[in-house]
Amino acid sequence: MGPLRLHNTLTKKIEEFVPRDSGKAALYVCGPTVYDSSHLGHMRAAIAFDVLRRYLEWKGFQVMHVQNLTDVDDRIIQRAQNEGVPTDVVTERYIGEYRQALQALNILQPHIEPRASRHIPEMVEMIKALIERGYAYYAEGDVYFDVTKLSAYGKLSGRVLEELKAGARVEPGEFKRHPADFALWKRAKPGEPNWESPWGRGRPGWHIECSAMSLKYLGMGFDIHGGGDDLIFPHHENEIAQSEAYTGREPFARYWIHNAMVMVRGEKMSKSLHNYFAVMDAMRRYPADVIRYTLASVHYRKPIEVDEERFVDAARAVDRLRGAVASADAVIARAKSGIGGPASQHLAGAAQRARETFEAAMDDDLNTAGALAAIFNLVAETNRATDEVAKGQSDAAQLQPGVATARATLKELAGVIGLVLGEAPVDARVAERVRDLAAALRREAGPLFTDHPGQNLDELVSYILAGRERARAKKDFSTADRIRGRLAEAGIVVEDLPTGPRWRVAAADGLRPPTGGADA
RNA sequence: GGCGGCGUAGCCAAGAGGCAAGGCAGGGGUCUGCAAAACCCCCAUUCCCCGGUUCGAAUCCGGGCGCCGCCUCCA
Repeated sequence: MGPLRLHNTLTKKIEEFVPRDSGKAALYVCGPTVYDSSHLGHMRAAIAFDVLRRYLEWKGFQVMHVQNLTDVDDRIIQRAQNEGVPTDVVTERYIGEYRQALQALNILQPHIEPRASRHIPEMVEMIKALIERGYAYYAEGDVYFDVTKLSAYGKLSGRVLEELKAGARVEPGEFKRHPADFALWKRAKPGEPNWESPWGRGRPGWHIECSAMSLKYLGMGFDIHGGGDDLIFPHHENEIAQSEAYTGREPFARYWIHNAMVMVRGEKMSKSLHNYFAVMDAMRRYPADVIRYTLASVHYRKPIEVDEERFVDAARAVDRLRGAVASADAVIARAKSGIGGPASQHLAGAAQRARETFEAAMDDDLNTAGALAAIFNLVAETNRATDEVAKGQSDAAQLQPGVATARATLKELAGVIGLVLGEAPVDARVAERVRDLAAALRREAGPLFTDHPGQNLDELVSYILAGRERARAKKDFSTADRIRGRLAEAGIVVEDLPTGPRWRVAAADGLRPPTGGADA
């Protein structure tokens, strides 16, 4: 297969990915400032780079993934002061939430998650060197980077210093020589966290942390630097300026990858616009696969509009994916051993084609939409095969090897996108509703339900279904249909197959949540 | 105003010179006690508009129109 090609913001072109060290990929991603709960926008970034990482690994690269956590920041200080607690109470809380969200969404943990507050000495060293080399200057307890000293300033974002001069604003209390100069070090204000430095007590500016930490863990000229496209200017521009001035070399990073924003009703999702979907809110309503599918269904460099309908569509699509895996499982369970045959070979061939199409799409700047199409084509092939077995037109044993291959390929390729395609994780409320339903049915329809229902969801549903089968055996279809309807209300979908009833937790339908979506 | 991007069926979305992937929704059929799922068939002569280049354009060029992001903290 061909090489991976990625869009590089630095050149605005799609380029072949050639790492600094053959076979390895050093990846640095800008993480969140932990001053508040994360929203879907943060997850889009995390997921975009999780897919990149998984794909690099799938292609055989040995990936070193570093993602920072910004825990020194004005908004954190402000929040802590509002709550009357130390800043680390605030940062610990939101770091915890963030990690929990990542884990829930099946996002691989970065190998290193450096925090700004723990890398002050590294930043101080860098700032000292920048002053010595004439790229930074001291003013009234602050230290600023002098953008006029670097002819290449603006190369990432396409900014021109002259134009920046007009637009940039200087806050009162700042002592910049040029409006586009940015703070490397800020003198301490009363009541703020601060550290000792050659310039007096203070704290680092925002941009310097990513330079210091990426250089520390990945070294100059590392492979990929990523983040949201709203970070291109000024954050990433400034990182480049500092790092290249500091080392006297370029490039700081070889490829700059930026994900586009999540939109709500035509506007960027953000805290300040109050139009965000809190991650935990979305997670309560939709399984991780559904959220990941939604975000993967659009190319990472294109803004994605999210609304309720979109998640519902995604939930149905995920159900189709899961259904194919379940049908394959049924065939595999039925055939003790596979003897194979032409149909089996045909399916195995389809799996191979899907793999190739998938890879070609992903190689093309991570075209996840195209990659999903390849997966769905294999789903259709798999369903055709399992459908024949279900209808008795084909022998399970003769299809078994191909079905097993297709199933494994489905899981593997979907796994690169981060989709699990397992049983939907059980919402606690679903289990609760099913338990209530079992109890209610026992009361209402005694003869059908005599023994004790079990405890876990599996046992409870089996118990209800067994009672329903007794009704069906007596041709009491109105009772059977009523039970099926009530299970659906509880979030369980029942399908009567020739081999008996099959059930699954609904991915979306029947799970209309009480909480609202966007709060705007 | 400067920089960047987007506009493809009812909705979502790939495709970037060779004749429109995929998902959701919809219509018809098979299967089913009924449903659901699955399967089969149908669903864009056309890709915001107008010119141009070409044997050939959704794809390239020119000009419009509409929308979005960044230029301030932001994933």
